[in-house]
Order: sequence, then structure tokens, then C-alpha cells
Amino acid sequence: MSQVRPTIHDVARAADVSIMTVSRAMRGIEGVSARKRAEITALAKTLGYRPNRNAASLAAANSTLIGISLPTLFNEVFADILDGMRRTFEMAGFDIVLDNSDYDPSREASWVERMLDWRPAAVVLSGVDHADSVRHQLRQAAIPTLEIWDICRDPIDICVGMDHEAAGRLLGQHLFQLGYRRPAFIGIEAGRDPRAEKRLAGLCAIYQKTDGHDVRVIRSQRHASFEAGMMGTLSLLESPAAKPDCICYLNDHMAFGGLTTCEKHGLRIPEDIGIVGFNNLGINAVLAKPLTTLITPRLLMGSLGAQQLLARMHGAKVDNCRIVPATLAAGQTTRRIF
Amino acid sequence: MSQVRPTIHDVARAADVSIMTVSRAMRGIEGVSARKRAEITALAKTLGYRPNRNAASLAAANSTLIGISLPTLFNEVFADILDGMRRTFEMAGFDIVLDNSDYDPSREASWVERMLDWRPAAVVLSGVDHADSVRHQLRQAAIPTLEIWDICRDPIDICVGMDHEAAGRLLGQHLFQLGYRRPAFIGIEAGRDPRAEKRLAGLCAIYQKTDGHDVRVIRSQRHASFEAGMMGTLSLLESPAAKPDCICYLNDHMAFGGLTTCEKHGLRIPEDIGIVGFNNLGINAVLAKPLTTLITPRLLMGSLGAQQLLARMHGAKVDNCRIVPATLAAGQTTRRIF
DNA sequence: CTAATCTACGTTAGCGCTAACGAACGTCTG
DNA sequence: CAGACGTTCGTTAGCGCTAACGTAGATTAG
Repeated sequence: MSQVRPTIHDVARAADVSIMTVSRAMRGIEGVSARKRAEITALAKTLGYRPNRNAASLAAANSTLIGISLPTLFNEVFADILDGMRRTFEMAGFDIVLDNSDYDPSREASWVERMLDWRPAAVVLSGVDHADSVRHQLRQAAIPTLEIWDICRDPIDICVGMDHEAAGRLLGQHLFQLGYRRPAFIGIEAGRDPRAEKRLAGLCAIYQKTDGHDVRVIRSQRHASFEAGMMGTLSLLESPAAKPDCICYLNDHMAFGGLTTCEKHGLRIPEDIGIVGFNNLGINAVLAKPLTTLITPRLLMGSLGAQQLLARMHGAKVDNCRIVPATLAAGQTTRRIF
Repeated sequence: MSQVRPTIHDVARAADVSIMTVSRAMRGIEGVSARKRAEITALAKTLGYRPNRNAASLAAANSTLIGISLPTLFNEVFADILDGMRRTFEMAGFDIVLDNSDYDPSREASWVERMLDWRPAAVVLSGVDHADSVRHQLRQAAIPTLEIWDICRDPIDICVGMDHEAAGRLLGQHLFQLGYRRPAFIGIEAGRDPRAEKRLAGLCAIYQKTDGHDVRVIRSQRHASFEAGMMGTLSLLESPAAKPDCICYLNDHMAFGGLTTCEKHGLRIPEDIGIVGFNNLGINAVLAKPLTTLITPRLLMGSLGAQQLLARMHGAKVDNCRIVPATLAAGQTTRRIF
């Protein structure tokens, strides 16, 4: 009834060669004459033969799987990064095993452990903050590993990303030059997004150095959503403390929520208060009042990261850290104050 | 230097049992005393033994991989569906191999072919429109297959989704009852999104049956983006033909673009023209003027789909088609006309 | 008390492929 | 024209696991 898939044996018998010759022909490696190669591949196609990847992976002690762990796909940032990598990996013949950690390092760690059971060709992690066991296992197993979106001095293997602390400083410098002097930062629970903490540190560095003012920090919910932006902004506006002259949000999503909330409270943007996001998400292009935000080159980062990783897998010497610069998008939610 | 991962042999030797006993103990299957099982699993942990999944997949002639093909992750719809499935599959011990077809059936087809080389435990496809070769191969290989997001009478194996034609009718009925008589529909290139075509058909069915009016159809760009919504709306507003009294968009994204464009053209929403979306994306909850749209239960659909598929994989009898109902979200971008 | 049944293992025989080595044959060199 | 070398195969020996069957000893039934 259900026809059995032909194996390499069937092809070898039909072509009257050894299975090694079929193996070589199918994989496009040396050691087969052009004549025989063409004959064999044609025959394989006719028979409907496809190599069993499990068997190939077992025999070769590595697979064509690439494991990718991202915090979430609801954040456009990671969907963009994934898309940037996807095409490159796909063209190179790799399959993507996806994990979403929900920003939980221990979930990432247990996934990495499971992933290694497949002897993947490579592993991609987001950010540079990982459980010690993750770093250890990946290095131990000598799996090519890419850390993407953030950078550090001592990556597990290689990293491609932005300098988030520098991004925070860039934003801070811009705001300071515009004349803002009492910025607030609205983020999420501490430790949930290490990159955001770095940007905050960069922002604080500018304001502490140049002005002595502290950046007021509000921590909203667990996830960086529209709603979190609204809630954080509400608690800021309803507090009796002096109002900030601008609010920096963890990302654009939260900034949109904050923008709406400020307007509902009768505040004019940017006249009464400045609103600053991060990422320059797609929606920003179609908003009536585009956000002042930082453009993060996510697709580029993804494809560059994938290329670096492929080069690394082929044994090439590659920089262990590539920094992709962010650029400022001066929108209409901030203004020159003096 | 780099320690070799212990194999099942090493564990068997250390525990002084046969490798079959270790295999049984690790997999939690019958035939090992509780004492020995505990002893072996503890020992395996100490040694750092983890079963090689490639070897297990080869020997058992199937893997714990589940292949999932979605058109894109930029569309929140598919990110939601994926998230709904993810947790269920993960808890059941499966790993997810992801594909993005960019709405191209031939890319989906070639991915399915590659995916089958892994002997996956199951395959998930989005929608019910697939290349014949895909249907044939999946049935031939007897791989449990879930088609999600749309439904049909003759799924490859099982399907869980919405009746998009009915959704279109639901929207049409609502608009008709509000008093709208000259609706337009703004979508994308024909054939790029079969579900959208079904919804359009449902909408048209209502207006042809009840009124005799045709629904004016504008086809914008390739992708259903904000920008596509803007472009489609522009070409509609600038055409000399009679203006529609409301515009239905392929989805919320395009509707947001359309809303902005209409307002820029001095049209008041909903007084001058109605705007209707589809999906009730997250952003809708925080918009000053929430869209009239259809709520699609995507997370639910994902988890239900995953559960059905797991049941199917365990050999249980499951409905080959489960319909998840959509519900109307009456927003502030339409009004009662008479 | 014997035969049938069950439990808890071990043994055998692969799963479908690849790495490593070897052998036959042709080609080139000095 | 002998020896060195390259090309194109084939043979051998697994990769690390599991399915299927075999077998002792314990348990139960009659």
C-alpha cells in the first residue's frame, strides 16, 4: 500500500554502482565522474529517492539543523532578525529549529541542552546574557555559536549586534542637545530585558556626566507592550513628583502606549512633553506623528550574522564581534527646547 | 581536550546492565524495575549522558521534530498561532522546525519535501491551499498533518481553523444592518492570500444577495502592509468613480494605513466613511479610535490545533475538521447610518 | 505440584548513511 | 619504460540507538 521510500541501496542497485558512489554523487563531493554523477542523480530523481537526514546526521556526527533561540516573535525586532537569518541559512541548505524563551534564561538553557541532542550545525542565541551551563556546553561541544542583537567582549563564539549602551548614550546626547534636562525612562521589571538596561545605563551616563540629573526610572509590567507603556505612563503622570520634560521608553511599542496616554491626559506632544521610543518599528512610518526613536538595522543584522556564522562553520577566520551601528530618527515627538 | 559525549554504551557499562535496559529506562517505557530505572537515570545524569536524537530517530524510523510552515511571522496572526502551538508541542517533548513560505506555495512545497527527509513526527501547514505534490507526499508518507487557520472539506489529514467565507458574510451582514450600501474592499494581488479571497467572497455574497450592489475591489501591493493600505486607499480616493460609504480592508494592518490616509484627505471617520479591518490585532486595544473588525481567536486556534494533532499522533480518533468561530468587534470606525 | 503466565532483563540484527582506507587503472615525468 | 601520482571507484567498519525476539526466574492458576 504505502510505498516505502527508496534508500540509497535501491539507487545503488538500480544504477549498478556501490552505495558510496551514490552517496558521493548525491552530496556533490569529489570522486565521481561527471557522467556517472549525472546518471545517478537523474535515476535518484526518477525513483523518488531522498537521503534520510537522520541517517546522514548520525553517520556524519552532525546535522544540517541550526537551532535559533529568540525571546519572542511578538516583538518585531526578533521577527526581523529571524527573517534576516532565515533566507541565508535556507539557501545554504540548513533547517531552522526555533525556540522562544520568553526572556527566561533557564528556559533557554534547557532548550540548548535538548538542541544539542540533535548535534546541530550551529546555534544562534539572542543577546549575550546566558546561563553558565549554556556557555559551557556550547563551547565544550565546539558548536559554532552566534550571539545576535547585543555584543560583548567575550562571546561564546562569535557575536553580531548593537552596542546598546552606546545607543543609550546616542539617544541621551540627542535629547540633551535639544535641551531636555529632566528625562524619565519607562521600562519593565528589572532583569527581564538586559539590553534595555544597557541602554538605560547609556542614557544615565550622559545625564549624570553632563548635568548631574538622575534619570527617573519607572518599571512597569513584565512585558514591553502597549499596555505596559500606558500603565507606566499613568503611574508617572499621577505621581506627585515633578514632571519630566521627556519620557524615554524601552521600545516603540511602549512609547505608542505612552503617547496615547499623555494625549488622553491633555498633554500636547511635543510641546508639553517629549516622547522617545526605540527600534523604529514599521508602524512608525505610517503614524501621523512619527516617534523620535533609534533605527536598529535588524534585517541587516540578521543576514550579516548568518553570513558570519556560515563562514565560521566553514572554518574561516571571522571577527568574533561585529558591531552594527544604530542611527537616530528625529521624529515629531520631541522638539528643540533652547 | 574536548570530552566526548558519553553514549548509551558508557552508561550501560557503568550501570552494569545492557544498553537495552538503559534505553528503556531513559525512555520511561516498561520492562525495567523501578529500582534499576532510578539507578540508571541518576547515573546518566551524573555522567552527563543525553540520548543522541539522530540515532534514536534513525532506529525508530521517526523523529521528534514537528515541521511548521507559515507564510510570515511579520503578520501577528501567524506569530499568535505559532505561539499557541509552541507551548503544547514543547511540553510534549517535540522540537519545532520552522519555515516561512512568504505566501509562495512552491516554496512551501519544496520545504515539505526537505522536511520529510527528517521523518518528522508531524507537519503543520497554514491554510488549506497547497501544491498537489504536498498533499500527495504527506498522505503517502502517512505523516500526521495539521492544516491551520483555514478549513476545508477534504483536509490532507486534519484541519483546525476559521470559516473565512462565513467570516466575510458576518462582516457583510453587520455592515448591511448598519446601513452601509456601497462597500469597497482593499486587498492585495490576487492569489497571494487565499483566505482573504474567501472573506471577500463572503462579503460579496451578502451584498449581491441583499442589495444587488457589487463590492468594489481594489488590489494594492504584494504584501498586506500599512503602506499597502495607504496606497490602495489613495488610488480609491483619487479615482473619479463614486466614493464608497465604507472600506473593508484585508486586515487590520492595511486598515490602519487606510484610516490614516482617509484622515489626511480630510475625511472624518466614521462620519464620512466607514473603516473595517480584520483580525483585531493587539494594537487595536490602544488606538484612540478602535477599528471595527473581526476578532480571530488565534492563540486558541493554535493550542487547539496542537492538541488535536497530538491526539492524532497518539492514534486517537479526532475530528478531521474543527471550526473556531470569529466574533465581531464593533469599533468606532463605523456608525449606524439608518 | 506442574503448567501456564508474567516480569525483567539480555541478545540479535538492523535503521540508512558516511569516514577511512584500499585497489585498479590511466597519465605523466625524466 | 619504470616509478610516481591522480582519478574513480569499491570495501570495511562503524555512527548510537531501537524493534523484536529470547530466556531465566518469579508468580499464579488449577
